[in-house]
Amino acid sequence: MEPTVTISKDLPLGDQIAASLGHDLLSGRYQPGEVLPTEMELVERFGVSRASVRSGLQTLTSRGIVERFVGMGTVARDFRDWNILDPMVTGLLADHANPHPDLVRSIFEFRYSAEPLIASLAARHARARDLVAMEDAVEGMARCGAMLGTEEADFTAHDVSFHVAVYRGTHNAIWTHLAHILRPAITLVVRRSNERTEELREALARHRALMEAIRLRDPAGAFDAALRIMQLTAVELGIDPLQGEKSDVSAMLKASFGAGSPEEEA
Amino acid sequence: MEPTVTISKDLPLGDQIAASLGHDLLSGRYQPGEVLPTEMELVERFGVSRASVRSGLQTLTSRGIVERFVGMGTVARDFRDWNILDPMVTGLLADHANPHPDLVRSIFEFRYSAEPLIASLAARHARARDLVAMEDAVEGMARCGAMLGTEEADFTAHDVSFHVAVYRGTHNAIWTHLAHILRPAITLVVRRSNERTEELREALARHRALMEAIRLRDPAGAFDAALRIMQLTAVELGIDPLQGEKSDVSAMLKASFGAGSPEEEA
DNA sequence: GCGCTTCATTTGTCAGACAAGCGGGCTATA
DNA sequence: TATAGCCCGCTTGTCTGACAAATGAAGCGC
Repeated sequence: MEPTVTISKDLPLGDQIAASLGHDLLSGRYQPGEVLPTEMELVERFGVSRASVRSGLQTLTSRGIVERFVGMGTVARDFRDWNILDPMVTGLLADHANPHPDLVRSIFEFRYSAEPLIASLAARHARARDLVAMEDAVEGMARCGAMLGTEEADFTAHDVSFHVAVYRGTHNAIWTHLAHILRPAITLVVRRSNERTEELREALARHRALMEAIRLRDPAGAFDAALRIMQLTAVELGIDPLQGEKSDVSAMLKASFGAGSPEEEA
Repeated sequence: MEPTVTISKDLPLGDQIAASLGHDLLSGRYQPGEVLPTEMELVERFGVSRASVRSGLQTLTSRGIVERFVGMGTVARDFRDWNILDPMVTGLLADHANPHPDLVRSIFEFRYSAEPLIASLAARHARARDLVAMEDAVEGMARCGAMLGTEEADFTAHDVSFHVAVYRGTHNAIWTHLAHILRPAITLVVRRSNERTEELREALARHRALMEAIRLRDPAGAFDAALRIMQLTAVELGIDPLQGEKSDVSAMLKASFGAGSPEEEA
């Protein structure tokens, strides 16, 4: 019996098998709690050895996607148990054609609540190199926006790079790793919000404003600018922002984080 | 040649090998960039088969701890590349006797900046079950505190459970998974801050205050209470809180998130 | 000195086998 | 007939041996 699933030759076999099975799980081919095919059945399906199949299954196990029991087989775990903060998992979700709407909303709500805070932290701790990364990203967005928008994917890539640069600007290991982990997830949200070209100029302007606030070491202004970006994203996604968040938040950081102006340091 | 490292029999061999090598890496036995022993050398050291050794090395690879190249061997990656937001990695760090001070500080700074925000989100979205979890944790802390503090580890466990319950109270998938991922890391910080029994009563009181604010759906009060907890932790850790954060933050959330009192909903 | 070949080394993959644990069916017995 | 115990197949965990592919260093001729 020949393999019924095509497998490339130059990529690690275990990773391809993990990706294929992960896609099947997202598509509903196997329901949570259901028993997946045995190792030997997968050996026949993919036409590889049992060692490679086990490698792929170990990858899925370490991500909390499946659970394995001696004598019982491999069972699919509930989506809530998936290690959603793993780049491979978020990449899987980003590649999938129909990501769960709940997931997109969860990611957006997290970013909506966290990124203003992250921006204010970046305004306090960002160094020159971080500003370079942000500037490169914004210029890339501008270039793609000027090219009549045929390269929408490139605009998204620069958009994501900008947000990652802000995360890194906090100079905190946790926030920085979170950016690395969330990169595919952020791409998922940004891509869906950059489908209309009318708002691209507005998005570009708001990103510039955030960069400028970070450059001027203005935490309150950065908080406000990041919130405006997320509000624009909310409109493009068709999501209501959390209620009660409309009023001016710029005053809040001025009160809590001290004066955001540069002369604070003097 | 007999194995030179003792390996238990009832736990997965790959996990034990990964833990042992991870400990060696943390201890400085192998420096970042250095080439680790070959698979066959590890087979002799641990007295297991090459399949088990490869399983352990794949675990380390998937966590960004090592990198493997055909023909070159296995090289230790820089600590910055470690997937620090993985429970196995944070558990490794928590078990290690001398965790890097930079790491403890990074985790604390993250919590100091994020947990007030998380607390305010929990005040908006927590449901009755989340309050039950918090109440159980606080009562557990009180029980252990009353027992003349012989069971310090239990107090820490309840303390960690409380913070995890707050994360879960946001009812957001990202924050919730972050709690699961950070649990060992939070334990690392909490354990070091609960070494003196004098402040335990004060810590208990501040945790009660946070729980009460969440119960009353008071985001601003929750933000403030969480900040007070982290400030107490800072004192116990001997870390200066971030400068410029001393003034009243309670007003800030009132301005940004709307009135925190329950009648807002009406 | 420089480029090429050759070879040992190391990881990736394959194949076959046995051990350990689980569940279902069978049988003997009360 | 109901139930306890045993047997057997199935599945994953581990072991053993082998070959393929890629890398780096040594040796070689020019």
